[in-house]
Amino acid sequence: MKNGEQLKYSRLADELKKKILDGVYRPGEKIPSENELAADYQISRHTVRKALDLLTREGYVYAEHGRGTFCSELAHRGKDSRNIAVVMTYLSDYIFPRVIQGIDQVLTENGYSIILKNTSNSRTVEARCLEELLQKDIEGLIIEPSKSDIFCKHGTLYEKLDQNGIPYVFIQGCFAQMEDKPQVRMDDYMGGYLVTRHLLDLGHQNIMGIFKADDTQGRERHRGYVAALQEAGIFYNPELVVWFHTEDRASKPVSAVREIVARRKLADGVVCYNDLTAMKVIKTLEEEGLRVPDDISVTGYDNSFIAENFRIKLTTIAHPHEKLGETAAALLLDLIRGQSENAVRQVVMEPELIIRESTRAKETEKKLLSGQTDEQTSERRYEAACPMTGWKQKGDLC
Amino acid sequence: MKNGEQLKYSRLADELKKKILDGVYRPGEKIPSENELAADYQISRHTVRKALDLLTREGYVYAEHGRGTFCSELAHRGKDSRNIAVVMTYLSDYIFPRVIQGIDQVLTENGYSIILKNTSNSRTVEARCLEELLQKDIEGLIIEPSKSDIFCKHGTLYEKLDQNGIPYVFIQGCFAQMEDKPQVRMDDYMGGYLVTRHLLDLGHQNIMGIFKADDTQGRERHRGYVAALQEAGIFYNPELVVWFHTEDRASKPVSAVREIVARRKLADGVVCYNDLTAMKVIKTLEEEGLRVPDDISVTGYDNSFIAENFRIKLTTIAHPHEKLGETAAALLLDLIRGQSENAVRQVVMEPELIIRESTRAKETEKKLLSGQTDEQTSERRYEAACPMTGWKQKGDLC
DNA sequence: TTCAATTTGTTCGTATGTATC
DNA sequence: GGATACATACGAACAAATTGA
Repeated sequence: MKNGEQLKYSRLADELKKKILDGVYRPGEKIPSENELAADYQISRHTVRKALDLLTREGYVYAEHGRGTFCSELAHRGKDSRNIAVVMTYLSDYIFPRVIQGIDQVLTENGYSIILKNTSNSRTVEARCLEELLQKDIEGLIIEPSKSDIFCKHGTLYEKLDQNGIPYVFIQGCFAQMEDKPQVRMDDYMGGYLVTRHLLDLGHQNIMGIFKADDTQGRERHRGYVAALQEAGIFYNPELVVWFHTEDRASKPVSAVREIVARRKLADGVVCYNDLTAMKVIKTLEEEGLRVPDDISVTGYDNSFIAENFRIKLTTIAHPHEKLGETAAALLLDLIRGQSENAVRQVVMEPELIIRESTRAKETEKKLLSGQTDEQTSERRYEAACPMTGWKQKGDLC
Repeated sequence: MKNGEQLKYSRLADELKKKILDGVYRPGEKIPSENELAADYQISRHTVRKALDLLTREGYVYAEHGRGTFCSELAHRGKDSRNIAVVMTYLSDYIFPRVIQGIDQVLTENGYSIILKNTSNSRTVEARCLEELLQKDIEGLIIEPSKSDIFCKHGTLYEKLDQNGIPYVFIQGCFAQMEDKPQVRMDDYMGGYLVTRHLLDLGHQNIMGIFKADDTQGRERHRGYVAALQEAGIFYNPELVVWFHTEDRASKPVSAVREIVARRKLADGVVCYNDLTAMKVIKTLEEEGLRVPDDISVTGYDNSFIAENFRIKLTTIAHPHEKLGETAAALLLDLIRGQSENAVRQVVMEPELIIRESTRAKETEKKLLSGQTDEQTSERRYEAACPMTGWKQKGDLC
């Protein structure tokens, strides 16, 4: 080329792109016709077409036969993959399938598809997933952070998402330094309060707490546990509180329960991190010769399949399951469509106490509670409220 | 266009594409130069270039300045999206999460991602999914057909997949007219045989069968049930066989059991389509005053969470769960990499009988079976074999 | 190393078809 | 119907890269 710098068509393409990005041509507006551009830039119409071809493929403009060439809407610019990435800690365990189900339902209704990733709750894998997804054509991201209580080292990856204009929504929990980002989660503080308060109301005084140390949920549920004890004027006994991690989640709760039973600690109730933990705890207690709920009450959390179908049906906290996924998907769609300027960006879902068979009033209290038989099989639900936060009450408990 | 059919450049593009797919031009081979093509097809070089531009963008060819235009390697052809579509009937129910987990594990290891779709077991939704996926950039497809026993009307969609060179693998079942396509499934015939044979070995003679009518699994399990009865020389009693459909899956098994109990039919065993059905059947039987397994034995199928954790642990058939997904994913990767010419294209996984608490020998038989206590809680596993197919035997049953 | 032939890449000019207003 | 604008097509020329004599 005589022109030392650049080819004519790509020079034109660059100039037009710049004008579009600078707002000289507004989205939806008609840009000059091929012949006009050819005259303006003193090049052939064929060359103009080649430049416009580039811009069309890159999504900056679109042509309509007989009408003209138009500047694309911001939304269409670049991506129209209609793919949303969903990054979860686990796929098959427990409650996640139903959350994914909820996400899928809303996204499918809106013509989007899910690209599914799982991190096995590993920070390293999560980073690798995000890098991989940045290479792909995604319009948004729903992510359940792994080990959400540990400091997030890969904030740069989220910055890249921001730079690329890819909105994201956290579910379940979120990194401390991302607290202002869009997210959907349960009020785990309230949930922890509710189960503990329930045990207190049944007359229990020495309540064990078993929590997961490396995520927000565990910390929040523990806070609720503490608040309920404080409210009841009961001394917080660190010896009755067990913290476990992802790595020792299989062994720690079991060994801790055994130890406490062996030491003849006077526990008459156990608040568990979730239903899975509760099931393990109950099995362990029974192996140690204790009966649930006769000798000791145990609560779960999440109202998972286990809670309803385990031999001893679990008193637990209802997890929104599908609803959580649906809400997160709807929020993300709002963000994608740019309707989030003044809309809600954070949703906290209210927990609900479900009373089943794993908890029972202490013998000394039974006389006081009238009208309740031990043989109740039908479950009872309460949306109770914590007086400390001033929520309105539903149900007759609390 | 005067030419009623097609534009010249897209006609040339199609012809070249066909020659490439037919192997006239081998991967890496040089195709005729632009001038040669222009002369051959009696069109201008410009038009040839437009056609080649299309093929380049679709990944069929690549040009090298001064050297020529070359046929792409198979691997590079078209896609490098690294996306695999996974179409399931249900996402959150039952065993599917674990199958997806297995698929995800293998695909992630190989740098692929899952695009997840669910059909709610509806044929219409399945067609819509496939159309949507054809628009996207997918390198392969794993699909669990919905209502697999009903004739497949949308074979054209699968033809399109073939045309685009997108390989697909069926899991669980497959349409009758697609029997020669790559697939991974359980030997449901053998599974049905094993549970029925188990009940017969326990001394049961009047065995109900409850099967799903609108999928391959149900039909095959029924065939196994029939084979076991025949082998034992027992008359096939149609009154003891119940067929239900997706639509009435919640009500039909329950009402059928009630009816049979009400008519005082002499059933002493029930072969159920799956664990979920078995759980419902057991609950219904107990409501009707029968004890399981004392009065009547019930078998499940799939070895799902229910089987292990229901109040009465279910005798069932082990479902490969993750393994099924892993196998399907591995097969699909082979197909994508073109290593399937002489490799296995169909995998049938062997079922395994797991004996738990929902089946027990009839009183009259108990004396004959020595060394077995009624109180056994530890489960026993058998890979039994059907003499009719000549499989080798494992375990001590059969 | 040079040079000519081949091949793709860029650009211009022109003509015609067809959709929109 | 006429003007405008994009879509298809042909012909020609030159530039730049590669290859092999």
